[in-house]
Amino acid sequence: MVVTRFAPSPTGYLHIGGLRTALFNWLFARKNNGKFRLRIEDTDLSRNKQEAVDAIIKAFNWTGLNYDDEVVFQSERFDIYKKYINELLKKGLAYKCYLTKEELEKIREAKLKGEKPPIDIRKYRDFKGELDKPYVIRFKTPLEGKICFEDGVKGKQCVDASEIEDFVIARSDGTPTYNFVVVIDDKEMGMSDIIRGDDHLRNTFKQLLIYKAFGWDVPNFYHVPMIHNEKGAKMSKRDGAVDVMEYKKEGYLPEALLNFLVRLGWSYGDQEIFSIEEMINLFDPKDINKAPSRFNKEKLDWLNSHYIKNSPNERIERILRDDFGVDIVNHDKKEILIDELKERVKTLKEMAREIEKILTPPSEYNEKAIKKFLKEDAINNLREFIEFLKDKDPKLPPDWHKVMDEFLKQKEIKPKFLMPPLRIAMVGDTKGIDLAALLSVLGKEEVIKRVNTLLSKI
RNA sequence: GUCCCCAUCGUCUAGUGGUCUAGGAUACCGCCCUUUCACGGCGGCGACACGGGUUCGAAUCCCGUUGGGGACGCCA
Repeated sequence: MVVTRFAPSPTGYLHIGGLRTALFNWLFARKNNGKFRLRIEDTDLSRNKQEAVDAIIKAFNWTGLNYDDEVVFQSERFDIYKKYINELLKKGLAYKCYLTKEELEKIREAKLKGEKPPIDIRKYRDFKGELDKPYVIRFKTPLEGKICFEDGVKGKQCVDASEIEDFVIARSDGTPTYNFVVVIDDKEMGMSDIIRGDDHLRNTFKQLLIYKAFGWDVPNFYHVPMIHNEKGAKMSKRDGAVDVMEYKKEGYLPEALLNFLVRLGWSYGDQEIFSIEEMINLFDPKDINKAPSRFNKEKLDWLNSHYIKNSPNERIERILRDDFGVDIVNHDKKEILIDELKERVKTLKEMAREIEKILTPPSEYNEKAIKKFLKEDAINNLREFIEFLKDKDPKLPPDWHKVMDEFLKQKEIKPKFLMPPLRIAMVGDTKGIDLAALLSVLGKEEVIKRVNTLLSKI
């Protein structure tokens, strides 16, 4: 059976890059009727795990990704890890290392500078005695030879064993470290395929050695290139929204975000739009690209507008109310309003703003527009138009069209002497949804009121 | 610095030796539609990083250069 997982460290929110990784794993599991599991990598113990899990689950719920079985917390499995560590110790595959933090710091600094470390990190590898000092447990890595594995994305990957130094598997406080517990958990949770960011490529060699030490079969690995920011570097908080839930706040539809993310590093011919079902059917980790990709907001916007256009109005209405505090559930012309707006906005946040602009009488008028369109005759036209309206009763957009046409015909004037001024009276500017729709949404009384307001101000 | 990964329009990508005067999408520009702004339709701009090979033939294979990215923790 195919079993995949998403294994974030608890940072307090779901990162946009993490969502793509989760999506890939989820798609692959669903495609193969397998399992997709969630594991929280909280061996560090320093952060609030519950808050982090809540954040991830909230984001999962929003995007529709669901995980199978219970969530696994590494912080609750220390006894299990200890057992395995002791096993390695007993077999002589791991050892106690008494190097101090200061000594280690010197080694690290030297490595980062490209210099040869002043102290051998394997100093205690063959030390037989016991010291009354704090120690960490290191894994004995082979001194020579090659370590290789077949990566599902990048092909065969090898490294000289000499480059993988004896790494820490248990800290001085006894807690186990990432590269060790990952292997134990992936094994115990029955992982068949591991799709993760290629920042883990290096770690894979260490993990391979642990698998070997226990004589376990190795799962398939797929290292997917990172998503970069628009400048081509690693995404960070400075680049704007890295928290998935920010996209909800900005008025993006989850399916738009997923569609956008699935196309970052993966493609299926020329196809751009993928329903969730299509993604599940068509996704194959073997098709993942080798090159990193950049986050491209314009494309996301385009996808979002596509999905907004194709969303039922009730859904949009609900999001507008729940996420943006714009409640038009009981507005009698809400269908017209949403139908008009969904064709033109890129986000639901934008739609909410537009609705407020329409429903709230203008507090100010665009001066340029007034200068251009509100000449003497136009003002008269407005005055006469509301007079003309008195014994009419237009309701729907076509009614309003008819009324305006009649007026224009009767007065023998061109549309531009009535329509732009009318629009300015309604919303203060010359841009916006179809005028007849706008008038219909506002209703006759409000239309007259707004015209009068404008007339009184000039 | 060392090791590793990567390299097609601004961006996301198609492309696996000949069908490529390199296709799609987005962005941008123009035209049409239209009372306006959008939407939509049509058209345009725009790329195989560079240099060597291999081959009858290279975007596709090999080598190097350059450029970008990642890793180098008692973080994950």
